[in-house]
Amino acid sequence: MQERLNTSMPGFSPLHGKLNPHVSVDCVIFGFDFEELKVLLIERGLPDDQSTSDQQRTLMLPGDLIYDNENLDQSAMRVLKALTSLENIYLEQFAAFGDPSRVTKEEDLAWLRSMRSDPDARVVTVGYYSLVRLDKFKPAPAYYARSAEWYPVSQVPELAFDHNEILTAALSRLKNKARVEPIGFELLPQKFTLGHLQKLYEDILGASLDKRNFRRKIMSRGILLELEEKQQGVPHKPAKLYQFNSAEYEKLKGNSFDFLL
Amino acid sequence: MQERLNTSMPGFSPLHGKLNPHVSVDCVIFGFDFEELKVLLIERGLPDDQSTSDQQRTLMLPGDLIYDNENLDQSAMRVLKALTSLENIYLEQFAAFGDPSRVTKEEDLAWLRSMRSDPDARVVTVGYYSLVRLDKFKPAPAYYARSAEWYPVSQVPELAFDHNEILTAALSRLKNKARVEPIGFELLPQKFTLGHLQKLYEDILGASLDKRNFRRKIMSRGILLELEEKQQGVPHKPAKLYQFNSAEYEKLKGNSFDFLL
DNA sequence: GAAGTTAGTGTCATTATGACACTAATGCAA
DNA sequence: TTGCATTAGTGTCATAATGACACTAACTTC
Repeated sequence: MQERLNTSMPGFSPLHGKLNPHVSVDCVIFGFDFEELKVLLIERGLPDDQSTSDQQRTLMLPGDLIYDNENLDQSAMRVLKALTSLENIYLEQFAAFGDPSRVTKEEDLAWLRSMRSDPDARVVTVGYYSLVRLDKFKPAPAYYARSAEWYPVSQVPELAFDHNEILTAALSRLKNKARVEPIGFELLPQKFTLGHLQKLYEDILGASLDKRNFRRKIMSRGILLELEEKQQGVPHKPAKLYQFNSAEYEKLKGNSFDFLL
Repeated sequence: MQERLNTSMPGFSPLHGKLNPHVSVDCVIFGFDFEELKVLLIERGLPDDQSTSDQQRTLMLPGDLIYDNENLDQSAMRVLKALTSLENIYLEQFAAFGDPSRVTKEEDLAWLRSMRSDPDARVVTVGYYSLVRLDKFKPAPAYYARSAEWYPVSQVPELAFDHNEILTAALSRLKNKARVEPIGFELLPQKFTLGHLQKLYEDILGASLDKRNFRRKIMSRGILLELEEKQQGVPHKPAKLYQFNSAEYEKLKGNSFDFLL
C-alpha cells in the first residue's frame, strides 16, 4: 500500500473523532452564470501538485467519508468546505447510492489505496445537492483536491466512481423541484432580468418556454420586485432588473405545486 | 455481551457474505383497508417467544444491516422478506438517516447488544417505502420479529430508535407523491369503488375532497375502467366497481404533475 | 444609419377549477 | 312494511389558468 496523502485540513481535525469507513457523502453543487447550468467538480490530487499530466487527472464530485460523531448534513457541509472552501450553503439530501460495484475502476481503487486506511471497505454514499450563486462562491481547492472548478452540466466528462450517476440523479431532483416550487433565489445574483430567469428555467427543465406566458406566470406569484434600474452595456435593448422578494419567496416554497410549465 | 439470537433465516445465509455493521435499511410498508392507512410494524423478539410482557414489547419498522455484496434495493427486499415474509414488492428509497444519536434509548442499546456482533457501531440507515394491498400480502413474522402486523398510521405509538421520524418522512414523501401522480393501484384491491379511492386520497393527504370534483378529475385521466358489477351486501346504495387501466396508469406515472387537490 | 440582438407587451379561445344540493338504492330496525 | 340511516351518483356556473401567437422598442456595433 502506498503512503497516504498529507491530510492536514480542517475536516481531519481530531475533533471529529473516528472516520466511518463505510459511509460517505457526495455534494452536487449547481451554479448558473447566465449562460448555462454548471456543477462544481474537483480534481484528485493535492492543490499544488503539478506532477500528473492532464490526461491522468480525474474529475469527481466533492465527497468523503463521514465521521462517527457528526450527522449526515454536517458531514456534507464539512466535506464541501474541506475540498472547495464553500461554506454556509444549504445542502439538501437527495438519495443514497450503495451499489457494491460503484467502486470498480482500477483508477479509483488505486486512488483509494493511496487515500484510505481501509481502501477495500464497501462504501455507501449519501448524495446532497445545492444551488448557489456562481459569483458569490469562489471555490478554492484544498485537502485532496488539486482544483475545484465549475463545469457546464451538459459537458461533464466521465467522473470517478459512480459520480455521473449521482449527478444525473441530482439533476433529475432539481428538475422536479423546479416544476413544483419557485427556484432561482439561490442561483441568481441579487439583480437579474426576466430573460436570465427564463434561461435558468429552460436550462434546468431542458425545454424552451414561451416568453410571454413565462412572464405572466412568474409575475403572478408576486415573488419578484421590479427595480428602477436597467441593464447596462448590453448590445441590445437593456432589460429591467428585478430582485426576489424573499419574504414572499419563502412563503411559496413548499406550498405550491405545479409551479411552472 | 449476551448471546446473539438464533439467526437462522434466509437473510443470514452465508451466500450473502459479510454484514456491514454501519449501514442498515428500514422499510415503511403502507397498506389500506378501506378504513384507514396502515403501516406494517414488527415486534422485537423471536416469533414464538411469549416470555416478555406486552408492556415491554417494542414496535419497530422492519429493518436490518446490509450485506457487503448486495445493493441497497436488494437489502431492503431481503430484510423485508426475512422479517415479514413479504416479497415481490416494489420498494422505493426515500431518504437516509444518520444522526449519531439515533440510537440512544437504553432499551434499543440493550437489544443491539443481544443482536449484533458490533452493537456500538454507528449506523446510518436508508429508508424505503412501499404501498401494498392489505388483502394481498399477509405478513408472517420470522427471524427476530415476534410479530408483524398492520397498525393504523394515525395511532402508531413510540417506536424503537428513530423509527417514528422515519415513518413521518415516508408519509410526507407519500403525500407529495399523491399530489403529483396517480396512486392507488398498489394499495387498492383489483375492484374498488370511487368512494374507496377518495377515502384513500383523503387519508393520505389528510384533507377532505369534494366528491364531484374528485370524480371529475379522476375520471378525466382515463386510468379507471368502469365495470358492470356493483358492490354487494352494503347497507346503502351499492356503488359501481372500477379497476385500474394499468396501461394508462403506467403512462401517467412520472408524467403528470399537480395531479389532485 | 443599417443590421443585429434582446426586451417588452395583449388577446382570445380553450380548459381547469371550485363551490354547491338534491335524488337513488340498499340494509336494517322498529 | 315502513321509514331511517347511509352512501352513491349526478350538472351547472362563474372564475381562473393555460397556451398559442407577432409585432414594436431600445440598445450596440459596424
